[in-house]
Amino acid sequence: MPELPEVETARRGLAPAMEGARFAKVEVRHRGLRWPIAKDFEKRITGKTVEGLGRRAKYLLADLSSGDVLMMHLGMSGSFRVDDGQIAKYHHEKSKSAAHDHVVFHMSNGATVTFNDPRRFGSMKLVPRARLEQEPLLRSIGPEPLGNEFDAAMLARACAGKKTSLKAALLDQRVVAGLGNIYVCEALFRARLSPKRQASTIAGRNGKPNARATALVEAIKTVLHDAIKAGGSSLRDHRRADGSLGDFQHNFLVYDREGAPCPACKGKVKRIVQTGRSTFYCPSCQK
DNA sequence: ACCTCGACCTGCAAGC
DNA sequence: TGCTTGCAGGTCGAGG
Repeated sequence: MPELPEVETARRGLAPAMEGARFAKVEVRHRGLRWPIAKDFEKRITGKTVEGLGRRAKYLLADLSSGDVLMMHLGMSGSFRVDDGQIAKYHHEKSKSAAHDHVVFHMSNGATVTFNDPRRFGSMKLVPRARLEQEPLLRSIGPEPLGNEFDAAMLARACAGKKTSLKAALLDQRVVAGLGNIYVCEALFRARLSPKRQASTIAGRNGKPNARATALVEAIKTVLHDAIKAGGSSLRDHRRADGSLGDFQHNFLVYDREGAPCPACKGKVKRIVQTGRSTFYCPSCQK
């Protein structure tokens, strides 16, 4: 479950199980995530209390009583599952993916939080809170798209002078945080902008925002809000932390809809490849 | 400094 | 029924 709406949905699902609770026991069954989980990981968090669970871009950030922040990224295929102890057995029997349960947090309140990630592109890392500002993984990440400070002027400034496509620019986490392949495609369609357009064309001379930048910011905020409200998107068998499915995949207008009629003009949705990744768009609506 | 591309992994669906 | 191929919600780091 990896773009901003899915990570935010995960955060909201995990918060009741983790906030205010201690790590009673921590099991690391596979250390080989994107980066190896440090040897002292279990020792450093066992017995510590989760004071708060936040999110920055696609990272979950758990504030611990030790002064560390636990940074967690879901990669392409990561997900969290919360079992309250009563239904744990039921879930275990239903789930054939237990083979990829790499990290299990047994919380002091009886909840079990399991990180599952078949492809292991996800990551977990401890960083002292005081050093979070300098953390290389977070340092160059751009503005939160749902924050008040993210507006057309900011997006235009970030895109000014960029020779790349608008699609590639929006996927760049330094330009804006949290967007991925789905929501970039969906936002561009809603803003009626071509993914192939040069990124700099949403800024006027001297980096001032134009109408395209305004429409794009509006589209990004709307699609992310709507997706969060729907509990994110569930592709394949992905689930929310409580086991339920997200719903936003039913609201895709272009993503994964190659050949389907464009919801606006009834032309055909096209699939192209940009910087190695699929882009879905309507060539007649999006200019 | 910018940009593209390969690499990291597993699983699944489509094609032969 | 297999086997092969291509594709998948990310992003770091090497190389042009």
